[in-house]
Amino acid sequence: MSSSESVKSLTELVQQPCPTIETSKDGKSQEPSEPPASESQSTTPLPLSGHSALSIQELVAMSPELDTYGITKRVKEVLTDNNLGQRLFGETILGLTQGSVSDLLARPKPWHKLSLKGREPFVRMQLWLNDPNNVEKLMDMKRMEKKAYMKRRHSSVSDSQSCESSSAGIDYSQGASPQPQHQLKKPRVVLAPEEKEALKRAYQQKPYPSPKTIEELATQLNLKTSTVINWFHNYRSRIRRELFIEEIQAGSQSQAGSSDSPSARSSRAAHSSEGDSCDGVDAEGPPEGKPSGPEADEYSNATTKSQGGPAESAFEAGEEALQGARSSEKAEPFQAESLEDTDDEGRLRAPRQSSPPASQRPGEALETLPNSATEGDASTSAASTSVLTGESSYKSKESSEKISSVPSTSSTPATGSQKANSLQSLFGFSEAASSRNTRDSSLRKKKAANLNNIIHRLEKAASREEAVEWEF
DNA sequence: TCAGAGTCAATAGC
DNA sequence: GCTATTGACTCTGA
Repeated sequence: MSSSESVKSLTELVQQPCPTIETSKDGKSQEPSEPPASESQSTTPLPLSGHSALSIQELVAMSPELDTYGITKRVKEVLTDNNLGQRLFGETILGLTQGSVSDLLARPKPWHKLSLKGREPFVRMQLWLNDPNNVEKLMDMKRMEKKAYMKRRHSSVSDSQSCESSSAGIDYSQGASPQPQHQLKKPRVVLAPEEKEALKRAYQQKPYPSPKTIEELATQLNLKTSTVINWFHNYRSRIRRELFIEEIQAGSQSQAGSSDSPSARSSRAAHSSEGDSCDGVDAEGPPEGKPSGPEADEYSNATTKSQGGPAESAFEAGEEALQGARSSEKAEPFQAESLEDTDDEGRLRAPRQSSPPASQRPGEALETLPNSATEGDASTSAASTSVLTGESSYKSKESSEKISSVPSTSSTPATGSQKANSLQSLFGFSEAASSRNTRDSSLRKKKAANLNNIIHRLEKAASREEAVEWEF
């Protein structure tokens, strides 16, 4: 009961969009159109002051699996249909900036991949979508913003006109507050295409470069090491996201007709041949990690249809890297330390390397192999090859998480059936998929167990630097 | 300490 | 003016 109440209150809160802006309509103050500068930091635009903030967190924690792709799709439609901007929506409903909203809408991560914090915007979106009046309210706000803007504009024009006579006024106003900040601000680094290419090539060689490699890269490209580090972080993370979305899209296409419901997706994920295929989460991995087998097709679907974004090059990278690593070419200066260097810090161990972006833990990396491993020698050896070569067999964490994605749905703190029901009705969620997936997941667990064994041995071998013996 | 997740905010492109 | 991209940053967990 408490949950449904909190849900209600939340919904209500969401329904009365942004107090800040509402207040702004009265006092044509600066707030409405000034948000970017000052608002962004402390604002949680959504009327989440005090206890209500807790409510949404509770709600997020308790919420069943949401169809992030479906939600964003609908939000996009609504925004487009009503000519509402991402900025307004983001700042008033989600408490995010335009760029973040754009990113979220364009590349929603699957629910089970999201942290609690990451789920929050989706819960907000869902709540917002639940009440059609919210659209109207947002449109009202837009109108008011416009009015306020016009008012201010007029007033500022007249002000400046009056002040123009006294030039000092202008100078002071400019130098007043914004100036000092500008001086402190670092200019944004914009990497040249060649630099990006070089970094991508380096990434192909080593998605997790050692500090030494980073140094070299930075030197060669004349960049700061922090820039190189950031680039790798960002690239890995974005590659991953690209793959998430491709996975989802591929899934929804193959599910033709069936909605984008979470259940549909999670069942897809649970079906070994398909689900794991998506584990192509790792951009580069698949090419090596899954040379054959049913997933290959899907993987290729996902990869080949990449629209030339960073993911694409990463995919190509995977293939190249595989070949490149085998021939241990030294084309790139920074390739020199290639694989051995993986261990040079004692951090970048082979298993991780083998499943770069997606997998953090060695075990996870190989858990994804279940399919391939049980499907045939070729794939098994391919997997080990990828480990040996230190190349990215990207499929990894993704699949293992998918395996757990079903339980994870229910593993959310939401345990009380009443809560669950109310939430389900709130979110329009169906858990039918869960039961459907259990059989598959048990099979997969067996496979995973098998692989864990292999992984364990691999890790041992890795620690003893007996890579050569990694073939099983 | 490192990597991932999430986000901001500058900027490019339409 | 809007959206997409992306370098940088903060926070968190291992």
